[in-house]
Amino acid sequence: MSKGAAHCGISQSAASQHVQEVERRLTVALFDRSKRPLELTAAGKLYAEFCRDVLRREEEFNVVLEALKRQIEGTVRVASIYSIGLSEMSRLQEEFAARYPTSALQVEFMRPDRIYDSVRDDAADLGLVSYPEASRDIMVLPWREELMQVAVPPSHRLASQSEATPADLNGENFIGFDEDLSIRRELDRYLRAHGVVVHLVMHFDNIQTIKEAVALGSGISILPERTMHREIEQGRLVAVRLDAPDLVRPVGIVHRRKKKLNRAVQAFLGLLVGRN
Amino acid sequence: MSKGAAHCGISQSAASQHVQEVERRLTVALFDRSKRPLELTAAGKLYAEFCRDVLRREEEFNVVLEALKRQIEGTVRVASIYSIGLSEMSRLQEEFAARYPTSALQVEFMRPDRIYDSVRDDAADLGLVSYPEASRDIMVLPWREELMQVAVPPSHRLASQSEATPADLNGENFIGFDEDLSIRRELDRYLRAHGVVVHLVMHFDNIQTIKEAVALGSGISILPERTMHREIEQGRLVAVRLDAPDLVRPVGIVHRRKKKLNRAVQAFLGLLVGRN
DNA sequence: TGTACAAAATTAGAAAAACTAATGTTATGC
DNA sequence: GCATAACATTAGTTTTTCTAATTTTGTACA
Repeated sequence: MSKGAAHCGISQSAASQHVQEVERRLTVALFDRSKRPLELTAAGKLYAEFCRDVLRREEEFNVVLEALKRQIEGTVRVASIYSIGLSEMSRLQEEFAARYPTSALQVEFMRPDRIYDSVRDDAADLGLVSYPEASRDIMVLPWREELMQVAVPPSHRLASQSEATPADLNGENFIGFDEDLSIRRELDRYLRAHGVVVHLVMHFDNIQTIKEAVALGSGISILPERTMHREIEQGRLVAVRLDAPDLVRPVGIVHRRKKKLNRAVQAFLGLLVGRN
Repeated sequence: MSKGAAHCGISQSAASQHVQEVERRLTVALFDRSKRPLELTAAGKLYAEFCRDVLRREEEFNVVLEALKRQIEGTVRVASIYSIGLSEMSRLQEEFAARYPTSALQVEFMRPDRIYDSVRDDAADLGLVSYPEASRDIMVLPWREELMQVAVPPSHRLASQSEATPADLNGENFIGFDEDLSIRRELDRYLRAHGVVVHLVMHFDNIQTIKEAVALGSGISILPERTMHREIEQGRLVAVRLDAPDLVRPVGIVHRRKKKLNRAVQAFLGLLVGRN
C-alpha cells in the first residue's frame, strides 16, 4: 500500500484512508489485513480488475480524443466566392501545406449567401467574400481591395486606350451583375455618381460568365482586374484602367463572432494577411 | 444541462462548472454553446460514450461483487476432527440448511494440527477440536464435554458390570492414542492420578481404529461414549461407566482471533451453542 | 516469549474540491 | 428590440481529500 501511495504521489495515510473508504462504500474488504505483506481478497482482485478495465478504457478514449483534436485543431475549412479564383486558392493551399504540414486546408466555393450560412452554422471556419458585411453573428476582417477595371473585347474602341474616364462608358452596352449582389449595387452607385448611363444588356451572378459575354462582344463590364489575367494573356479580353482610383472591390474574411479560432485557422489567417 | 443537474441531484451551477472542468482537463469543448438547446461536439459524444462504457462496466462489477458477497457472507467453512462423527455433522448440516436456506455449510474432516492451520490461514472459518488450545492467533469457544467411558469387547469381564472403578483397569491390555495427541496426555494423567498402570499394546491416531482393535479383543480403551453408539447397538462394543465424573473430553470451537465472523458463521455458531 | 522493525491504521487539522445561491450573460422566438 | 429560458460566473460554504504525527499491528529474530 505504501508503494501504491508513492506511485500515485500521495501519502501512505491518504492511500490507507482511500482504500478504507472504498471498502466502506462497497461494504466488502479488499485486503486481508491479517497478513503481511497485505493480500488482496477475492473482492479486492475483482475490484482491481474493474479499475484496470476502466483505466484501459480511459487510455483508449484519450487516444481517440487526441486524434479527434488533431483533426479539429489542424483543419481549416474555408468557404470562398468563386471569383477569388481557383489558381489563387491552390497557390495558397500549396503554401499552407508547405508551412504547416500537419494541418489540412479544405476550400469550398459557393455563392455569398451560402458562405455566410456556412460560417454561421460552423460548417466553415472562414468565409472569403466581396463587400463583406458584419452582423450580430458575423465578424469581418478586411483582406484586400481589388482594383476594378473596364473589361472590353479586344475589338472595342476603348481597347487601345491606356486609360478610360467614367464618361467613356456612357451609352455602352453593359454586362452587369445580378441585382441581389453587393457588387451590382456598388457599381450602380459608382456609375450614377459619375452621371454615367449604360445600356444594361445582360446580368449574371458570376464573373466567369460576364467575362465570356464580354469576350463574345455582347458588351463591356467593370470587373476586378486580377480576375481577368488569363483572358488578357490569351488576348480574349482587354482591361482598361479607370481614372477613378476609388473603384475597388473589397474582399474580406468573415468568421463567427464568438468562435475561438483554432491553431490551423490562425496559421491560415497569418498566411492571408501576411501577404496581401 | 439543467435537466442533467436535476437528474444527478445537484444544482445547475454545479453541473455547468463540472462540465467546464472536464473540458479544461481534456482541453476540448464538449458542448457547442453557440446553439440552444446545447449540442454535443464530436468530442462530447466521444466522452459521453466513454462515460456510459464506464458506468456499464461498473454495473457489471457490482453484479459480480454482490454475487461474491453473497457467497462469502453466506458460507460457513468448518474444519472438524474425525471423531465429531459424520452422523452428527450431517444432522447439523440438515438443520442449518433448513433454518438458513440461503447459506451454505462446508465441512471438512482433518487431523487437529491441520485444523489449527486451516483456521489460522483462513481456509476455514471455524474449527472443531478436542482439548482446544488458544494461542496468539486462535481463540476458543468451549462447546461441549463428552463423557468418557471404558470401551471393552462384549466378551470382556467388565462388560457385564454397570460401572467400573479406575482400579478395575489395572494391568489391562490397553489401546491408546498416539503420543502427540492431547487426549493421550489427558488419559495418561488420569490413569497416573489414580495409580493405575495399564499394559499399552497399541496406539492409534484416531478413535475409529481404536474401536476396531477393541472389538477384535486386542484390549480395552477409554473413549467418548457418544462415539461408540453404533458399535454398542451392533453388539460389537460395550461401554462401561467410570465412577470418576471428571473424565470428559472437552470439544471446542476455534476461530481466528481478529476475524470478523460473517452472518452465516454467526448463524451456525448460534445453532451449535444453542443446542449442546 | 519478548524485542525490533517495517508497514498499516488512526487522528487532528490543513488544503483542495465540489457545491449552492445569487447574479450576469446569451441564444432564441416573437 | 424585448422577453424568456438556459447557461455561465461569482463569492462563499460545505464536503472531501490529503498530510504529518502518532499509534497499532504483523513478522522475524534473538
